[in-house]
Amino acid sequence: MKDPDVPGDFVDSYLLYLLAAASDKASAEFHAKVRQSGLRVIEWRVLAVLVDRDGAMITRLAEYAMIEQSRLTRIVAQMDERGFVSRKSDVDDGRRVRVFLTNKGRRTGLALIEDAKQHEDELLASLGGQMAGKLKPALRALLSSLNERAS
Amino acid sequence: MKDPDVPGDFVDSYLLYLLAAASDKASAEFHAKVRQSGLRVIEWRVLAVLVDRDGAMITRLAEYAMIEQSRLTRIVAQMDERGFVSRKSDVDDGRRVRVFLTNKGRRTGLALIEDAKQHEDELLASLGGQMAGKLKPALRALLSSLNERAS
DNA sequence: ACAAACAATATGAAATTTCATATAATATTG
DNA sequence: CAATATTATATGAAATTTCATATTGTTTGT
Repeated sequence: MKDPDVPGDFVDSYLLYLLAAASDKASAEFHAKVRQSGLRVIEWRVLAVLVDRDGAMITRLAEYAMIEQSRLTRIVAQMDERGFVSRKSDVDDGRRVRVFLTNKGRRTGLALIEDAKQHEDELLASLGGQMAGKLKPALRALLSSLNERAS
Repeated sequence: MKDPDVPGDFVDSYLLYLLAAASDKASAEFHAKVRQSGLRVIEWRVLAVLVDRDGAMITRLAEYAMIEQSRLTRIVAQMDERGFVSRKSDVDDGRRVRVFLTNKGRRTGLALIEDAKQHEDELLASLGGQMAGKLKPALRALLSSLNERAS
């Protein structure tokens, strides 16, 4: 005679759920700040990646930012219209479209990166030094293990 | 004179990016399996949560599964039409809609949970015991730290 | 140099998501 | 107990996303 109101325990201990929940909830705080600055979260992702890799082609940008290609094409088009980025077709390979930050885009991106760093510092501080030191290494290890598996 | 082709290093060391990337990439493998079974990823999430918390009301389900309420309402409606769940309004509070797994829904959910567990075992195995042991505790610590902050 | 294969991006159309708000039921207050 | 506030869910309409595929440019093989 089992009690249907006592929750089971699969989800709460499932790695992929913990990862999704951690990502969602940790990001939620900062994403509020992103929206306040007039950007959608997905656009912040694009800006952040571009600050690191200005002039990347659409396909690479899509990989780095984990955005499906045709979706990114439309997002970049909008960001272009709003003056955050500009697009130039590659001189050596006319199929490629390279995406560059405008001054406005770079300013916006750099400012948000500063906020992001500060937010991260706060997060890690409230997490406490012990765990804070282990989190990134664990995530990096997971990512590189996933890369191994993929290849 | 800086070289614009050398990527910067913000994103690659940014905690929220590592979390998103880890979640995305770790999930990608399993999500392929979910789609093969004829479900969307978001529907698998609903099923998995329901296996643990059958009969939850829409709002709670939305919280647990991290899905916006009006979106979940429509997803549940579809899953009802396809015979995975049924909806009953709560006897004590007519505003509430409680969502229950059908037999088909439970069968599907339980089968996928088995697959998910196996996949997780593989993931952790290829990650290696050292890191594998640290990952979940680190994520749990982050989640509970985030809950503290929120309250 | 030509044809076939491939690669990068764009686009149409259907489906889904989002946001604000309507609707309905319950709880609270005076 | 009536009036008001609050809570839970649903829904319209606009915006975004998805999926398949078209388009355009490049590479490869002969």
